[in-house]
Formats: sequence, C-alpha cells, structure tokens
Amino acid sequence: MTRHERRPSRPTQADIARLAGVSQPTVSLVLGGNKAGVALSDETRQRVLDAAESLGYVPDPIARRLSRRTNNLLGLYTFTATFPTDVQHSYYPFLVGVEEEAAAQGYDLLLFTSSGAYEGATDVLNRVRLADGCLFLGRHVPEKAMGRFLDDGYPLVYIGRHDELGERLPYVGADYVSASADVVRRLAELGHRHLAYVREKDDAPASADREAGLRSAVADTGVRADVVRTDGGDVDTARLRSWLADGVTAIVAEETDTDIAVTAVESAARAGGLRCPDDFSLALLGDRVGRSPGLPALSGFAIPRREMGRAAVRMLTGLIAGEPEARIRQILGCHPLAGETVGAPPRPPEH
Amino acid sequence: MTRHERRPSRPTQADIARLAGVSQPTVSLVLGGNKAGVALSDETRQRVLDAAESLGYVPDPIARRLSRRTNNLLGLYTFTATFPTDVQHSYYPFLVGVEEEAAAQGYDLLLFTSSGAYEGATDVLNRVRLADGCLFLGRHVPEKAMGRFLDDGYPLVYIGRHDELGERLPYVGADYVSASADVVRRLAELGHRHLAYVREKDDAPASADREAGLRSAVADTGVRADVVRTDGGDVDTARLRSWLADGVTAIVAEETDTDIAVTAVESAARAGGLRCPDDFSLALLGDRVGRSPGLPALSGFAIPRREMGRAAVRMLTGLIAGEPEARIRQILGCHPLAGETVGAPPRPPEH
DNA sequence: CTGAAAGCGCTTACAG
DNA sequence: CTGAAAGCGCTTACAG
Repeated sequence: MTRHERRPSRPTQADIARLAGVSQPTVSLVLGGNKAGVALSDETRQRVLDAAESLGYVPDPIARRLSRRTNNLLGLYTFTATFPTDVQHSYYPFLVGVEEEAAAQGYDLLLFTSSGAYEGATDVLNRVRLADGCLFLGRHVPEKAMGRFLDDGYPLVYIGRHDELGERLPYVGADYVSASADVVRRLAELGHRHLAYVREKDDAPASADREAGLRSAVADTGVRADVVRTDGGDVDTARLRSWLADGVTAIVAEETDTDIAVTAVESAARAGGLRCPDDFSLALLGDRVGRSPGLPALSGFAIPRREMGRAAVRMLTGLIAGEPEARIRQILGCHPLAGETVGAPPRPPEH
Repeated sequence: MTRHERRPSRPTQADIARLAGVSQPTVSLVLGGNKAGVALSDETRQRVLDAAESLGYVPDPIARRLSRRTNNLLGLYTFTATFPTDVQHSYYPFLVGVEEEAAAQGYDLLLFTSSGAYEGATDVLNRVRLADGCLFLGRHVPEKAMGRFLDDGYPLVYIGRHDELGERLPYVGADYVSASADVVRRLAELGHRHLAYVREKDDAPASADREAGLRSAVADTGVRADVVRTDGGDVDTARLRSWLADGVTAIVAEETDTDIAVTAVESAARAGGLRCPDDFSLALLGDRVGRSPGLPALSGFAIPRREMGRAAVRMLTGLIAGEPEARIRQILGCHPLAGETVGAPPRPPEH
C-alpha cells in the first residue's frame, strides 16, 4: 500500500517474499549471498531465487546504502569547473588516473564543483558527504570546511601538497622542490648566470615548493635570480626587454592551472619578436598539458598527474576502509623535460 | 543506540530534535523550508535552526533520496572510459556542456563506466538507478537494459540519435545527414566526380545517418561514391593508390569516437608520401577534437558537442520533473569546416 | 533452519 | 500550532 502516486515501480524484496511465501528478511539473506552463513534450506533458497527472477528484481542501491552506511561512491571536488572550456586543461590527466583506479576498486565517481556557487558557501562543500570519501583538486584549502571534515572523521585526500592544516590533511603531491632545483641547475650548467623568475601573485604550497627549489639551486650554483610576481597584466615586451638589458639570459616561469606567468612571458616575447632560446631561454617549473598548437615545447619537468590521481584514490579508499593511517602524505617524483626553449645564453650585445 | 561500530558520526535530525526539545519530524519540517505551509511558531523555528547550526547539521542525501525518491544527481554513463588516455578525446566537449548545464540546474554529476566490466552485465548498468536520471554516451544501445529502464519509467537521455528502440528512446543528436550531404556537395562543386567513402565496419545510427546524407548528395550531384568498410587494418598505401588509379579524387571518411577510418587513410597516405589536397582531397564526416599536432586541419563539419551536452541535461531534468514529454527527441545542426585537406581534384596523370 | 523486529535518516500525511 | 506514526527498501542482529 503506497501513499504516493508512483511511477510503475520495480519489484521489491517484499514482493518477492510474498510470491515465495517467506519473510522479506529471508529474501534479503538469500539475495545477499548469505555472507553470515545462516542455515537455509536449498528449497527455500530456490523458491526465493525463482521469484526474484520471475519478477525481474533489481536491488535498490539507495536503500541498500542507507542500511549499509556505505555507497561505493568517491567524490571529486574541483574548485573550478571540472571540465573547463579550454580543452587542454591540466585537470584531465588527474581525472584519467582517478577514474582508472576508482574503477579498479569498484567505486563510482561523483563530481562536485564550486564553480558558479557563491563564495565560501559551506553548504556547497557539504554536498560531498554523499560520497564515502572525497578527493579535492585545487590550489587552496578552505580551512574551516576541511577542518570540520577532518574533525568528523570524513575521509578525504587532496591532490597536491597542502600544509594549511598542519599535518592533518592527507594528500598526494609532486616533488616540485627537487624538480625546480634541477631546472635551475640545468640552466646554470648551460652558462646562465642571471635569471628572472616569474610567478603568480598569490601564495600556495605549490608556489612555495617551486620557489624553495629554485632558491636552493640558486644558492648551490651561485647564479642570480630575480623573483617577479605577476598577475599577467604587468609583464609586457618593454619589461621583458629591460630584463634582458639587465643581463637576464633565462626566464623561469611558474606553472599553475591558469598558467598566467608563462603565458604572459610568451605573449610579451611574441609581441616583441623575441625567440627562445635564441634571444633568451625560457623554462617552465612544470609542463603544459596538451601542447598548444604552434607553440614550441617548453623546457621544464613533467608532473606525474595520472599516477597522482591513482595514488590519491588508493589513499582515499584506504582511509575509507579504516586502514592504519600510515601513508597519509605522499610525494611523487617529477621527470625532466628537455623541450625546445632552453639553450646556451645568447652572446651579449656589442656596446 | 547504534548497533554497528561507527566512525564519529554526523548529527542527524534526531540529534537536533533532542537539543531543541522538539520532535524529529518538526526538525524535518523546519529544515525542509516548510513547503507545505504548516503553521510553526517563529520561536520553535529559531530553536531548531540554532540547534542545527550549532551541531553543524548536514542532511543525509541518501536518506533524503530514499524517502523523497530524488537526490539531485544526474548519472553519466559511458561505455568506454570517460577519461581515455589519449587526451584529445571527443567526449570532452560533451562533458563541458553536461557539467555546465547540470551545475546551472543544481545537479551534481555521477560518473559511471562499463569499461573494465564484463560484457552485457546488466548489474553494471543498474548502478545508474542511484541517480535521478541518466545520460548515456555511446555508439550503441544495450537494448534489453534500456528497454527495462524505459518500462520502469526511469528517466534517461542518449547523447546521439538512436532508433534501436523505435521511438521510445529520448535523445539529443546532431544532424549528420545534412552535414554529410553538404560535404559531398562541396566536393562535387570543386569538380570531384568519383569518391571513396571509408567507414567503420559496424553499424550504428551515427553511421547510417552519415551514409544516408552521403547517398542523397551522391544522387543529387551524380558523383560516384564507392563505400568501403574498414576495421583500420585493411586500408594501406597500396589500396589507397589503387583507388586513385581508378579515378578516385577525394576520400570521405566517417568520424567516430575511435576515428579508425580517417586514421587509416592518413597513415596510408603518409606512408605513401601522398599529400592532401595535392594528391587527393580528404574530408571527414565530422571533426577532430583537439587537432593532433603536426596534422593538417581536416575539412568536414563541426558537431555541436557542448550544446548537445547542455540540451541533453535540459531534456533529462525535464523528464525527471515529469514535464509533458514533448521534445523527447532533438537534432541539432552542425556547421561546415573548411579545413585544409580539400581542394580541386588533381590533374589526371598523363598516359 | 526461519521469522519477527529494529534500525539506517529522512519525508509526509494525519491526529490532536 | 505540534507530536506521533508510517513509510521509503534494504541489512543485520536476535529470537524461536
């Protein structure tokens, strides 16, 4: 006897029970494979199975999940659109890894985005609780909401190193520190003595790690590096030329999901008719996903995004399973990309 | 008093009720916005809201779904991986549109894949019932499962035209028929009189529509078109040369998500040192998402994937809302792509 | 060996 | 104006 008007509805365990002449819990037992090992006559079992078959029974995942308190859903939260319109977006390789590993572990993926949502809305973030656990992808950490998740014991993993919550936040990061230092060392070996480092204005662990690596290599090699923070608009051809006039022979750019820094340098160079590595060397602290047609391959390093995605899923499912929280933070190595934009320093102009 | 061992768990309406000194259903009423317009004292309302706030209450989407029979989740089912490793995959633009419109309508996206799952497993498909409705993306229709969904009144929409279930399957397709006819007409206008049409071996509505368009234009213009079915392996340089020797001046290739046909032709041409449009014209019945670096832009037509994604979401949410099932099938127009691979026919070789 | 009960966390008539 | 009840469709102890 239902109370709502309902669409032609699927058979339930109750229907099967009625048809087989047993109780509904018995149906659940039989169809659940009887994991508890309860004694069941073969005859009853068969009657139930036949009834289920004849009715075309399909278990309702919602009800099952309510009683079992787990739903085999992994959330993926991106603070910008998961599928941005610039097709070559750097999230994609993470998604490849996340999907692969989630499928391998029998989880489905639930996509959440705060894009378009009002700022700081914790309700938006709370939607993720629908999933058994959630992956987060973004340059920053909304500390209040994440703190609450952690307090509640809600399983979550960040993709990207984050120390905003001290040691509490589980993450899978990449070794930007060593990889960035290597880039500078390669430039030093080629003979560059004076670099400009162009980075985004805002701070994030991903920025701090790159700059730390750069600084350590600068200290090791004795090259000079001027750090320039930009929001994109303030790097133009004139500025680029003034750096070169000051003796800068190589420009190192931070890589971020928006790639503001490197894009600004490239535009300024193109506008000024400057070419890499003839006029100056250009290195990226990272890589560009899906090279833009017409642009040369940037020298830099490859971030193991796919493997990071996989590792993050493994960490998350481990947390969900309540495994001993050993490897709660993980850093994967990057590998160098030779590219086409780095070479020996240009000969200084004659005076 | 719970019976299972539980992680530190979130507050429920029962907890709020206890704290506010009201019944649990009253809490539900207050938090649900009291749509029924039940009388409620402001004081009670406020006590409940305060208690919810102080406990950090978040409704359980699963429980809500069980009683409300809806959960603001839209499924997206892909029969291959949603994020294939070849970065430039044609699903991406669909996903952009789907995400945009889903976000605009307040739905989250639930990703399902049958990739890796055993063939024909209906259980795999049944997972989608967790969502309020589901989008399907794929060349083929598993008729039995889809028929059952339709019988049950489960809301679903295919992206791509499909008539495997007669008129029953809701879809958003693209007008491959007209667009394909236009491609042939443009070739005819350039002077081509003999084409080879290279298509996949297996049949699907997307194939049938392209071929229908091709044939209608062939009939109109009086050009000749030889239809060749390929699985990729059987189109090589020798075969390509023999077509040209027979007087074929333009090759038209079917576009599919795997792009077997066009890839085979391109490889054969490259291997034989043949160039387009100098040695022959090459047109695609569709477009290539994210042009492969180094390959020329193919002549063909653009499929409005993003808009198809958006339209499919709108159709699906309409179905979920039980709107009069008027626009249950929708075909969007494509627009021509000039590209670089089509030109006038080469001069016939001297004999 | 099998049935009846309680519970998962909500919503929605229905009494008072 | 508010509370108690029933129900969504399952699972899992617990009695017999």
